[in-house]
Amino acid sequence: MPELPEVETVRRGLQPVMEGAVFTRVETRRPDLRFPLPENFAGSLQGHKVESLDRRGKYLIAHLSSGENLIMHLGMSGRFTIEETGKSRPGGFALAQECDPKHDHVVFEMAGRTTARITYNDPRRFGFMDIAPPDGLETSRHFAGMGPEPLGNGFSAQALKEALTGKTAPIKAALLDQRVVAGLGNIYVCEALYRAGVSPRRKAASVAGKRSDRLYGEIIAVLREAIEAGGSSLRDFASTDGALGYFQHRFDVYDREGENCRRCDKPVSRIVQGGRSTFFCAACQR
DNA sequence: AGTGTGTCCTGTGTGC
DNA sequence: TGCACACAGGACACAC
Repeated sequence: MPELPEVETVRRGLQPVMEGAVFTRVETRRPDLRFPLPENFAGSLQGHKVESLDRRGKYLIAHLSSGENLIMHLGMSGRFTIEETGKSRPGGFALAQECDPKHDHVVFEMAGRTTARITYNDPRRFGFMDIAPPDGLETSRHFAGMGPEPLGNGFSAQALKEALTGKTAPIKAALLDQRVVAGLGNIYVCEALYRAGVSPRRKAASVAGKRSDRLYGEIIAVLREAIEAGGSSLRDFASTDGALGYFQHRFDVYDREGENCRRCDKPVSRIVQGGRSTFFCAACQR
């Protein structure tokens, strides 16, 4: 579930307690998530400061004062919960988290302007964490070959067109490919294709000219809108459950099989592509 | 090289 | 009520 907008929302939630703060204690409650945690994971973090917390695609990256980089991926069920331990009463993002200690896998205790306990919870354990050496980010297996940030300078209608050239795979599969563009997942690919009026079954290379221009615009737009929605949900976290990772969002086609298309009123279809559900309107996506 | 499929993992929902 | 099973899906390994 966490795609670029959700990960960006999580980043913005963690930033105030992580940036400028030092890892005072790191607890790993199991040796692995999706992959084994790196050797000396806790030791690589403890005593070091987070200089900045960035995002690349669906990854969070904490740049450490040691020069190393903490890489975090939420998989599909990963969440962070923040408790501001320095306050007598919970505030900020602190919260009545729904208690699920069974899946609390990693705990960061941070000391900065305030002290906080950040807990990583991940029932399905599809998430993972890794440490990349100084100057080893771009060449790490996670980022080598990754496509441009959709909301960054490297992505444009022209760049999209070039990435799709020659591809015989369906446009749906091409957009899920992180080498084409970073950060899109099943939900936002479905939504962007719907908004652009492009059939998910169309061969990627056939999405050219006006179609790819429109698709480019809708990818950007749907991500921006979702980030904005995440931002507003962040402001409500103090009064809700405090878990960073998900927010309510209204989708046009995703998970709306059989419901009416908001454009033409025909029922939304679901097909399976590459083992994944694709939701779309067969009437208005061509 | 590009494309497609299976795997990981476990909570949730559905049908018998 | 209880059980079996499909499903969710990001990244990756592997086959063709």
